Amino acid sequence: MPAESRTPGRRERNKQEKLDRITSAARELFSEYGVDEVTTQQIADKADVGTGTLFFYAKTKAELLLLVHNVKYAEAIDSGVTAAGATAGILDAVMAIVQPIVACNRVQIENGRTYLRELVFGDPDEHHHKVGLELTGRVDDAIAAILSRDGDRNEQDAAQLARIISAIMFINMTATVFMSLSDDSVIGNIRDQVRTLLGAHRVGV
Amino acid sequence: MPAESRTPGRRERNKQEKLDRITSAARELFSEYGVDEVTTQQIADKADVGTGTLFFYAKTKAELLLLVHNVKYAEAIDSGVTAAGATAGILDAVMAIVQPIVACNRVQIENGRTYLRELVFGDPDEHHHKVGLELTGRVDDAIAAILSRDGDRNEQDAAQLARIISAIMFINMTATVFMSLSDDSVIGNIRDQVRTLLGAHRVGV
DNA sequence: GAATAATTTTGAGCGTACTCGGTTATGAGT
DNA sequence: ACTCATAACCGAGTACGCTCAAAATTATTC
Repeated sequence: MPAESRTPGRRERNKQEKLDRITSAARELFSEYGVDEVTTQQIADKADVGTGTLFFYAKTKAELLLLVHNVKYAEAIDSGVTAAGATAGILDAVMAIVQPIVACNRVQIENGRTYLRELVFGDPDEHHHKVGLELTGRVDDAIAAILSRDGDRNEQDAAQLARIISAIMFINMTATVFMSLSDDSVIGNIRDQVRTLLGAHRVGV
Repeated sequence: MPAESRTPGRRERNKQEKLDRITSAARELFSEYGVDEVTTQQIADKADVGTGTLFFYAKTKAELLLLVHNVKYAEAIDSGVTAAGATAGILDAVMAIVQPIVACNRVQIENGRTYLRELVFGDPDEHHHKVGLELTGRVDDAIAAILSRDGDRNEQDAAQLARIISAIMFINMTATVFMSLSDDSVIGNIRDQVRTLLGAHRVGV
């Protein structure tokens, strides 16, 4: 059958299809019940595979969350980068990046916190973990680019300030103290801290 | 027996003695093998109590680590605060606080990381968790006090900058990327970031 | 197309943190 | 002294993430 030249074989297709089922099952269960309330057994059942198969596709439950959440996170970053490009002020542009990320991570607070926890404390050798770290790298780069709009600032400082802003975001999205706050309050807190960081207070504002 | 007026009863004493045994057992096992390599059963055995009893005194394994590590952390903070008091420059004084904390948390890197993880993601209603959060509060206050030495800086900014410095410390002590670094490298990284932070809006350095 | 190799699938089983119902020790009331 | 309520203690049992050795499926070779 040379007509179907680009069929990568049944095995490959089955594998992809199975991964899709697992991904969907995990996404739906996680977003409906929260990662802690879902067992790997439930995911396996919903995906209609054995538990062994589940862990053949994702080495840990955490990897499953990363796999699912990375997609949403990437979308949030893209929309933020786009918005930042159309924003004049440096602080406002930074916040244009921050805002969708915070929103994304707080759609389901428990999942968002767990995602960030795994990103920092999980095994960096796992595939989806690496992908997640690349995403945070993109955020750092995007923020550094914005800060570099200020001609007085050298690139090295911009990169370092970007990392600091990421740290500020992380703490404000994870610390239990902030769990009961509204999204707007969290964003407000981050904005205040970034403003202080950038030294806006000296000029006036 | 009115002579021993302040004896709080056998029950109280037994309880205290048992808690001591548990604390010692946990401390020794954790520091020798690392928190992940020690089972709660081993701790119970070494303390010579049943597992049920163990969890009567500490609600989770994480609480056990907090219980043990809070003591060391408190010592590190005290020594840092003392050293900072005798240090002239603001950056140097801040680093005098940072240095012993980093050292303490990296005596056994796995335990230090887990400690910080639980501090951020654990149940804030548990007793030892609260104690731990108070300690980080003390660090923030101490740093804020140092920053306030600069007469130009108002207290609100000092407090906020202190929180940012804590965030910088946290990331540098927890992120997997930094696990393979030496203590000095980590401290150097933190110093660079704090310098950038404090100098972000200034012209020179 | 048979034989062989490679990959994928599976669920019973394991280790471990933690629970729970029953038991025992302690001290207050009389 | 005796009773009784309460606090402390215990370990068998549970839940759940994850492993592993064997089985099933797919690819490859001759």
